[in-house]
Amino acid sequence: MSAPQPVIYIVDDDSAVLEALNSLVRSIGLEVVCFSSANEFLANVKKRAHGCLILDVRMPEMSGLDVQRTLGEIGEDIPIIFISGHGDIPMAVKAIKTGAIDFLTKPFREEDLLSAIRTALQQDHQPKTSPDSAFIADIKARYDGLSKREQQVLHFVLQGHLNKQTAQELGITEATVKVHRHNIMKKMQAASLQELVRICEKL
Amino acid sequence: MSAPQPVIYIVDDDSAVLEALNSLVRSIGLEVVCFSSANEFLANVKKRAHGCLILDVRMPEMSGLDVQRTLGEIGEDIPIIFISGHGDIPMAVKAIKTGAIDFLTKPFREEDLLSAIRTALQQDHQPKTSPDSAFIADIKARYDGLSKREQQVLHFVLQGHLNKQTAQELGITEATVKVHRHNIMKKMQAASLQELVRICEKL
DNA sequence: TATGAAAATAAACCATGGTTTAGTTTTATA
DNA sequence: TATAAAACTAAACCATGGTTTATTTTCATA
Repeated sequence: MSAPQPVIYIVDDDSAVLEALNSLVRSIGLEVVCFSSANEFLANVKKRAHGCLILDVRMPEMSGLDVQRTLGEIGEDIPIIFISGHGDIPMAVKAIKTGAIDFLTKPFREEDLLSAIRTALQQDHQPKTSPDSAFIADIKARYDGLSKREQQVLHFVLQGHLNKQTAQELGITEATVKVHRHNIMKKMQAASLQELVRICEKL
Repeated sequence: MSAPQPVIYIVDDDSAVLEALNSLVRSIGLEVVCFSSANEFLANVKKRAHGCLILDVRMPEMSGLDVQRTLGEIGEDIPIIFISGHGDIPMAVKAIKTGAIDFLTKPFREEDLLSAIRTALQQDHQPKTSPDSAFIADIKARYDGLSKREQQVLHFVLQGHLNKQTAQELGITEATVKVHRHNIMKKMQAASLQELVRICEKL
């Protein structure tokens, strides 16, 4: 299977600038999709490809920073490169602190934009490093499926207590602890004590 | 034992500004140490207290960004708040991307500076959350202290294999595996199998 | 209240792991 | 090469954990 072709999304209300950026990015062989308004882009972002977003700061209706905030709210963490004609320092600081890749002021050197794009594309490769949340939720569900007594026993087991000790501390016999432990293994879907420890480390 | 009192270091070549910042920060009850040049500060940074640095961007000899770079090179990660009278956007972007807490332009609202200081002090508390590197190195040293055979056995143990299985796969008797396992526990300084698994998770 | 399901308890028996002791092989070094 | 230290191997014995079966208790609900 081949690597997905990255797409550079460009949003600017000035059609001349839009076309210029389009040409520049295409000239280095990257696929480009243009939008002349923020809303137009936001309506399509859900089905976006791997890539990054080049965003004008000052636009009617919705500013670039607004777009950035909106994307954050819907959990869309596409890397953003801001382009600004009239931006000020607080604006740039805010954009970067919020996670933008770069904040370029017009006129900028072509090399600066291309460098920012390279950085952005690298960053958008990362998300695959933490696909855990669903898995974690599953583990928690298993834990919640344990009875109170089983949860207590599990805590002692994880701390390395012997069944004998656990029994004494809970005021029950060792035999009972063994059964609880057996049920814990089944409910937590652990094939070995080693696996049980690793599973529970994620809680 | 009491929490260490944070110290706000201020570096600005303009004595009027320096004094004004000094008064402002002291007014909220924080300890301040002033420097009128970058070199003066750098000469004393090694023995710094918990706190943060308020740094003028434009100074003779060495700019604020130069100071930031120098601090990075010597591994000193004190949080930095930049104050700028004549800064431009690329400068601010670079400062923030390099890790500065904020980049304020004169004149700024007092509240903005105080807010930045709060953030900075919080960040300088953090280093204690990942004191791991030394610990990790220690773990690795323990692992390296295992003999080849012991490392092999350990891998099987971590995978949850029974001693019986491990013995067969290594072509030795179960009794021998048990002894290796015993030595592994000693060398890895694990009091229980549970602890062993957790220790090795960090490798 | 009657009742069935789930939880908690326990004992007997079996399997597995841990500890001790000891012999052999390998490796580094005087 | 001779020698000591470390690694590897093994067996016997003991302790611990796991599995099965069964009884009692708790709890929701018909």
